[in-house]
Amino acid sequence: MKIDRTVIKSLPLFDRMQDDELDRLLQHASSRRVPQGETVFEQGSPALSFYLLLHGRLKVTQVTPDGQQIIVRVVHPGDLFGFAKALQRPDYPGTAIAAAESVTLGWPTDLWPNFVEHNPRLAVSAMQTIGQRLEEAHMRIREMSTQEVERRVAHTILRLARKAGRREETGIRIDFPISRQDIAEMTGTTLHTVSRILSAWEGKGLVEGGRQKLLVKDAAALEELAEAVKERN
Amino acid sequence: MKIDRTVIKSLPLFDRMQDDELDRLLQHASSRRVPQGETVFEQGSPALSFYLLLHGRLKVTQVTPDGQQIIVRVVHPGDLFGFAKALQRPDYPGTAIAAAESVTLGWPTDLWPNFVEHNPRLAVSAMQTIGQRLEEAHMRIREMSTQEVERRVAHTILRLARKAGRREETGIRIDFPISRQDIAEMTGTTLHTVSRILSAWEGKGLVEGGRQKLLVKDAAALEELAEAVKERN
DNA sequence: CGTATTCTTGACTTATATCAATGTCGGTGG
DNA sequence: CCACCGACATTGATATAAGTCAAGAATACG
Repeated sequence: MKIDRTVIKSLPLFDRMQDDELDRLLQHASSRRVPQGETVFEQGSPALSFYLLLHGRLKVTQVTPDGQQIIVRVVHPGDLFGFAKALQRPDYPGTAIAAAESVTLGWPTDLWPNFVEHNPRLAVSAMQTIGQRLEEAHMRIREMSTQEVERRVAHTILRLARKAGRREETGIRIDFPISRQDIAEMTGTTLHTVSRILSAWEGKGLVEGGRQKLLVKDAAALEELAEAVKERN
Repeated sequence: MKIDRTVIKSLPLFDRMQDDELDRLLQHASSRRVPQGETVFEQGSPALSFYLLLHGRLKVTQVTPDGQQIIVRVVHPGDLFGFAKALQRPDYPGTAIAAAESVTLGWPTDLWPNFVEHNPRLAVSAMQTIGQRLEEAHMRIREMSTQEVERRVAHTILRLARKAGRREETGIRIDFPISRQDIAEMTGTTLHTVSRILSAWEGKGLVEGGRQKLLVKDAAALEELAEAVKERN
């Protein structure tokens, strides 16, 4: 697939890169359109490539030995993903599935050392990404250890609004299809509980739901819910 | 403090390193004895050094904004820790506190680039460590999302036995002082629940408790508990 | 020894899962 | 084009795991 240079140059990761440098980089890359519901790679398969998300939205999931699924993270445009090999893993630890129609850019894994050597900014950025990833994981562990479901859902939705929100007249729209089940898998609860919580919020005018849709109408109030120190009343 | 070469050479990380190379490395390192209960560094303070644990056992904790504490991980001898700067963080994300009397080896953070450049094995090892760290975090998220407390505690204790176990006549001793509260903070529960679970296990002869003590008497049975697919009976 | 941690155990409460039924949306094919 | 089907969502009733509250016992320590 033909690679669109302008899209790439708009990403913070590449905006200050020379044209010839960029060309060298893209030379070995291949672009791919991933329709909604299809996977980029699957848990356990050999890590042959690492990727950059150009467009769309991916969910990275893991399945536990006994068949339960969780969503490890959401990949947003501009994010590097699938660089298992950089962490000395031979295979992908999770499955990357397109939540919305997406476009990825992929490089063969063996190019990674080369990649970072010639592009120190990328090396730094990759490290940063991994560091953030680790922090996010710890944040989630903290939340799951100490907060009740409602607060966790509030946090999760606020993070989504920040990373995948699009302003609309009446609020912030989560800009890709997301189900109650998805939110449950991100917060460690069941779709039933998520549904109840969202219904309650909708009653109070904080959000507006819909089939695979979510609109945050009152982020400030959600923020408050998320931070609220538990108090008896 | 004088640095003991033989201890360092016994670590897998350094065992194949040349003597002169090792000398160069140790030249800038400083060793420190950390009495039980004291900290190596604290959450939020500037990341001036990165460390290697030579001896003892550390707990890395984080405190949430509202004052709850969790144990992020346990540092075992031979582990690198506190390399926040490598992940482009200016400060330590957690507090490292000695669970038992410990000895650390520390280098100034600015030496990190140098460190990895001259020691590719270390660079690889560091990457591996971070990758493992991330995986462990995801494993914990998976566990907290999908498993009941008893199974999580079983998993946690088995991992401790693996990483910090010492064979004894009657079982595997967790080789550093660990309280019920600690286990609770590692599994995302309360010390009460941990206490009840351990009492129950003690009744069945699986473990033997004690003040800040833990002996695993029947690892196989614990394993079974940990893996057990939930079934109604 | 007495004082302070750490641990245990019981009684009670509650958040959240589970079970079950029904409703609603949106795409597909007749 | 509309009816139907499957996926997604809602909502009530009930169960239960685990938290909270409370008291006391055991152990270590100065």
